[in-house]
Amino acid sequence: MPHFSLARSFSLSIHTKNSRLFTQHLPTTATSAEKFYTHMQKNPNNIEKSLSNVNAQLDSACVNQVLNRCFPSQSLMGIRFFVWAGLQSSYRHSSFMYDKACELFKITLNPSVFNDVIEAYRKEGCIVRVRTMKVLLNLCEKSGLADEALWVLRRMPEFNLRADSVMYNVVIRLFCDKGDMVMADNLRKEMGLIDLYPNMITYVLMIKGFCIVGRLEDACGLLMAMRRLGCTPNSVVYSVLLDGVYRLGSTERALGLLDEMEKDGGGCSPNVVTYTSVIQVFCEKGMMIDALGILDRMEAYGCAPNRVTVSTLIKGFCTEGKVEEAYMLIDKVVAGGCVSSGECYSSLVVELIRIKRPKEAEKLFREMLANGVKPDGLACSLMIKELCLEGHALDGFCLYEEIEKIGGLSSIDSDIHSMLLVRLCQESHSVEAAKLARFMLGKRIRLKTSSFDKIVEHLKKSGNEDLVKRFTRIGR
DNA sequence: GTAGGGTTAG
Repeated sequence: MPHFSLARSFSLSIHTKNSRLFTQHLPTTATSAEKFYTHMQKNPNNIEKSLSNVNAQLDSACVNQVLNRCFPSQSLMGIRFFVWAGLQSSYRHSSFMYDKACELFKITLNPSVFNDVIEAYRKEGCIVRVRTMKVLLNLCEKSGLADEALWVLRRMPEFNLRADSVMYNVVIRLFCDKGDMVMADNLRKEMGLIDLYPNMITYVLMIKGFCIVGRLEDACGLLMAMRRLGCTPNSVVYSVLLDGVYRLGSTERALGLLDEMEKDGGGCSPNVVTYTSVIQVFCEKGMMIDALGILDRMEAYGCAPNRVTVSTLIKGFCTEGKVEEAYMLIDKVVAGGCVSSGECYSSLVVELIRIKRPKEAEKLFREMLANGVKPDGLACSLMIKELCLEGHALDGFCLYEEIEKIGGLSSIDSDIHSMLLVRLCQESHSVEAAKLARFMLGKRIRLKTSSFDKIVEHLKKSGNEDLVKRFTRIGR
């Protein structure tokens, strides 16, 4: 039957792909993933009940492999495995794994999976714990599904489970992000009714949400309400409110709030984030004098600016085309000793590229290298990328070698390496391409999948078959 | 839970 053979060859191709990965890089996890998968195939009913009897090591590579085996024909089983894995004491899903699961099973496009999973638990009489629901809720959160998250919360009583405030906060955050402050506020009120008091995190989320939708009075009202309820607002709460008040255009009121915070001197004194967000608002409005005023003000208050503060100001000056003033600012800040010249000039390089002044960026970048000032990873990456895009891959490679000399290569990722290598190939700089390829192999930096074929073709043509073999060996 | 330069990997 054509249909059958198609399905078979499809599942076979997934199998082969994974097996290749296993044998090349992850020989031990391959066995684990195989064990879990085979076990689920043999025990399709209430898989959770016996999965813990499988004698296999659980880690992220293994979970990833099992998910890939289950996709696409056994997605429900895959998600159930994912949830089960998240409950094991020996293992915890990283945020990356949640992303992986959401992406693989296309949860945003199939939000009904939550219903399917919970229905399956109910029908098969599975043991469902609060943690089970938390894993499902985290999947909703990663996929940005507010309604489904609320739905998961609502199904808990059926299993005699009670949500905690962390779970409520997850759902509240989703509704705040959606701009549905009516639902968010209802949930906050509901917490109080079931003896789950909203905490500092709840208030931060709510106040931020109210500010974003322009409901300033409600945001301020919450500040009063939390005080009344004995939850004393801290610097974070104040900073969020201050930022919102500012963004909504009430400059005077915002500065009044900042005054209040400074005078309080207690748990809600302004910190570097508070001041930086005020500076950011001034910068966005092109009010650079006022932004600098806040910098002086924070220093007078004894709060040291950091990398973010300075890069915000540099960005502001560059956007206004006032590059000279950015240099003056850097001189001042570096003399103050809180932020290194490497960090400051790196920010300037990044901003010069952003405002399309790549020549100045390159000049500054070269000066940094000549003076032993180490550019950060972003500055290096963007500088090399910019040169590649301009068709100056050879210059990019020279810079690359300079960066290596001062030990700054560790923060350049494989994408930039692949891009530089592709461009060197395209511009026919075979000697440099081979040199970069050898360097990458030495550091076990893989080629990006999308550039693999192009690079391999060029390396073959230029007589570097040995390099091709080595790249093939370390995989894509 | 607040500012946050670009993308991606586990």
